[in-house]
Amino acid sequence: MATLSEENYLKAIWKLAPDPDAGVSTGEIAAEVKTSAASVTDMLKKLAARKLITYQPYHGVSLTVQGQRLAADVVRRHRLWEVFLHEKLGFGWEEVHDIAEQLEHIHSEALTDRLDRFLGFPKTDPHGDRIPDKTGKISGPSAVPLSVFNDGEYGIISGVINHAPSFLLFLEKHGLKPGAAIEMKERMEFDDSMNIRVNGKKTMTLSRDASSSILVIRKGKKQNRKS
Amino acid sequence: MATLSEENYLKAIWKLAPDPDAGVSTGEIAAEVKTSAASVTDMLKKLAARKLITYQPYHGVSLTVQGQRLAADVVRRHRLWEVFLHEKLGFGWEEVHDIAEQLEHIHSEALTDRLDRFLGFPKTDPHGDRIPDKTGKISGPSAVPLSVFNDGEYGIISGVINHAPSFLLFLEKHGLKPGAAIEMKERMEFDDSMNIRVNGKKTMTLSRDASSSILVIRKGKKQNRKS
DNA sequence: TTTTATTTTTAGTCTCATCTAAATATTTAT
DNA sequence: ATAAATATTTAGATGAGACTAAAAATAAAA
Repeated sequence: MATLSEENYLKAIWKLAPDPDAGVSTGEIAAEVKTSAASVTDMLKKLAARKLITYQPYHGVSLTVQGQRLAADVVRRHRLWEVFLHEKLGFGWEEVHDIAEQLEHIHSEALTDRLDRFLGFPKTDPHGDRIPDKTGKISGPSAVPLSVFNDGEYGIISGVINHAPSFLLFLEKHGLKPGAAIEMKERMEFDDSMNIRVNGKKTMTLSRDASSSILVIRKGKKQNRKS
Repeated sequence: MATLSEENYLKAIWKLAPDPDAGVSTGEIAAEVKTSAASVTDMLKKLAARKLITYQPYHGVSLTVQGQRLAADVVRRHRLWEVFLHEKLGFGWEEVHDIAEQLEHIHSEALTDRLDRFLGFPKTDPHGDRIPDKTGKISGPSAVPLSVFNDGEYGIISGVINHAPSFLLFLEKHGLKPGAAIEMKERMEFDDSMNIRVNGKKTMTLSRDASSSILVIRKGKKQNRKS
């Protein structure tokens, strides 16, 4: 059984590169877990000794199948608890992350399974992130950042990348939640901001930073009447 | 904020002597947290430095008001989670303890409060133990071990002292759960076992060990018809 | 292709919570 | 009341996990 710290490192690596092949650098991990590069090196050695990652000094790491499994378990627990906090206890979606950060380290397979059932086997958490199943697999349609949309494209918000509470409150205020329909009207060349229509109603402007933090499932492209 | 270990020690002291006056010995604590007496001494010094206990070397410790508060918080969280696990997730009352042992260390006042509300502000956990309120206070009628009952006395089971799963399963099997009505028919002098009637129906025999682990709220004494 | 800059690793400390063995206090028994 | 038994505390060590400062390796720039 992995310690709390080990789990946090595994989760960080998973987040940076869920696939067992892609490599992640020491620095990226340090930034993700908010610690020094030296501490990361220490931990990487330990995880490598436990065969949870493959580690080539100076050339980054990647998860082994076993490490991937453990990391996905942590993420699964995290997201299930987020659903619980939001749906059952009524927490706002910007509040659930920090508490789930603690709950994700509770070790009890029976608890995770029963929680999953109690929640009705949810597919995504309140932010739209997909919940790995018992085997660590993630299913469902994959999403792209809204920032890649071309003029006239439309789709459904499936999640967000940036989980900062202030950003989430901004989204909340404008109805930009998972499930909302988005139509990308027009992109401004000079600053990459875009005009969008939300749920067929109000239109608004999103900065490049905002649009690249919103994940959307492509649904098609509205024909331009002028063409 | 107390660490996980500190919380476990505070909880242990609370369990052995909830009142701030009564003293608890190093050895008792060592047995309760399953560690060596030397380790206990180390921790007692730390807790004393933090003014959570008053510690007189060689003469035991007691909780300060502040320590009592923290300990009661841990117990409150533990018992609320037990209710959640039993009532919402369907765990058996003999399974909930170990999981709650982990959940009790989640720090979030908002979470505890909302959980409390979600559960309908329960007064007791599945074992019948009373749940401290937000201020650390415990209310409700106090109970005595069934073993002190005299012939003809009757009462209501309110909880158990021994939480061993095997004992809980034994109680479960005989309907000896919190809320059950018990009448003590007759005590056997030679081994302190007793014959009891459960919920006005079946009668059975309890050993001294069993009857002293069952807590009962006194309701009165049935008049002996022969007298 | 050297030099410079950046990233990563090593070396040496620190705190927390634990341990064992030895020393000291306290309690119990003779 | 003194000796024996028991309980508690001190001393010294260990393993996690983190840190800073210095050394080494890699990447970028001239």
